[in-house]
Amino acid sequence: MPDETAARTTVTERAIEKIKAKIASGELEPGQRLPTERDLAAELGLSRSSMREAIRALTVMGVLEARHGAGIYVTRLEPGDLLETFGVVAEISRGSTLLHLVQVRKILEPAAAAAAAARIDEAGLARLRAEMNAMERGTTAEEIVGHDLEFHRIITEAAANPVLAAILGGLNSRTFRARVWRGYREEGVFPRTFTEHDQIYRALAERDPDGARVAAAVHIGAVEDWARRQAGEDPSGVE
Amino acid sequence: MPDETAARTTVTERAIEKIKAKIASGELEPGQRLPTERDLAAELGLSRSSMREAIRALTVMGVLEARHGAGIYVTRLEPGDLLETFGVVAEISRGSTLLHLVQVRKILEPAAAAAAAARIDEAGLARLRAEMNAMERGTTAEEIVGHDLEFHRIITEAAANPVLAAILGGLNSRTFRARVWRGYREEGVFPRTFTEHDQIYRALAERDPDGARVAAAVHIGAVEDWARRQAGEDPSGVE
DNA sequence: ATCGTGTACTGGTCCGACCTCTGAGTCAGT
DNA sequence: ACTGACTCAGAGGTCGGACCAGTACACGAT
Repeated sequence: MPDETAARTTVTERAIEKIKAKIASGELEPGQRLPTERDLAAELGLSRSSMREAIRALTVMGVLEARHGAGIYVTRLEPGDLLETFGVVAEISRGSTLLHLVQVRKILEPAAAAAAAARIDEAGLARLRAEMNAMERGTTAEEIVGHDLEFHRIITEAAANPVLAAILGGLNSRTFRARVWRGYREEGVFPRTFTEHDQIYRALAERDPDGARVAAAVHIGAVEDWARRQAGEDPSGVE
Repeated sequence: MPDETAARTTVTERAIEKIKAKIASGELEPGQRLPTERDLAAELGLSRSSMREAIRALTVMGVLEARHGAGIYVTRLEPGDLLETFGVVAEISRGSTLLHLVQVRKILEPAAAAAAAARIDEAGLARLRAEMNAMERGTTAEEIVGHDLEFHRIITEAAANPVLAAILGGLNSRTFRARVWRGYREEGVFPRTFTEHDQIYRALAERDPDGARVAAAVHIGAVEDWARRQAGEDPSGVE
């Protein structure tokens, strides 16, 4: 029984781990170019087909980037690149998981707003005002949602934490898209949303972290209620 | 120029989107079995090689599961499955991103502790005590870290939010593993950690959400200081 | 009815061919 | 000497087929 060290995994999985290890150890640095698929396959001792699967896996993870005709490169490895798949989770999830996603957002968004209150500059505040105005003047649901998303994106950006921004970006796209599906104008959601945005903005303008935290929590709380209704029943009994 | 609708993407990427769409729309449900690779390739009009790359991508995302000889299945689509890649982000990240990861954990862990305080039962508290004792008696760094991880895992589990648990799970593995590398016993980290765990436990036992929140924040704050030193310099200037 | 066993089928791996795209070097024209 | 279009080697992208390695079910011996 030769070479029992090789765990009971596929050659592709082993290749993925090896490349990841090279990046984690610093042997491969952000932006660096890798050998060609053919050379990598030879180096790791597998076929080009299997090597391509490994590369594809690392590509969707946001670790590698393949440029047709040019070569394979390590991405910048910034949170925005690596957490792109987080949006997929939000897109596919439904039922009680949808509620859990919103609950996580209810934790993160107030914290982001509080951090933003201490950091946002006049230019950022001006952009927030512009989005609020554009949102109020918007006609189609898609347009309104777009400005809504941008409003929150500016705040998370001002929080100066790319990881936080990437996670919230993933959570928001799904939440707001779902809102579109159910019809944005139901139950007078829009006017209330505008009021809530205004309250968040005022707290940010006054450099009031706690005020921003509370305002954001109220805002997400409304979405949470909706998600709770979506989930159907008692959200306590999970799993 | 026929069929200009096909965006400038690879056939594999299109296949990934199609499968994802089938799942998002409910056409494919959790646990369901998919057609064979060969049938899928024929159905979507591409070669088996490219189809396999698409399946591999969805596999690493935790959406699909391939069983050798048995077929391809949709996973349960639970947060734990889908957010497995989150740990990869933590493993690969370094420098300022490491600090940002800890800062996100500093937001989520106190919230999880507060939620756990309202929900944890006597059995859960007993398990926490067991982990604390085992950790105190531990000898090797790996052993101690293992019980440390389990301590936090029990709390996040008690918070009854799988999404929250999955994210914190990813954040923790990297943080604590890094601690091992740098030597666990430096600067008397271990005794202080034990004290902090004890404070968290007391708050949970007393069903005191705010107390648990504060105790957890203090605990992570210590880790944050370490990460800040790792990052080297002023964490304000990001991106 | 039970237990092996065989066999059809599935994913895993490999190979080799060809296509399309990129990028750098070439070379004619200015 | 400079600029530009052109050429072409090499990169990733796609394909088809062959074979290996597991699984699961049906079949036949007990």
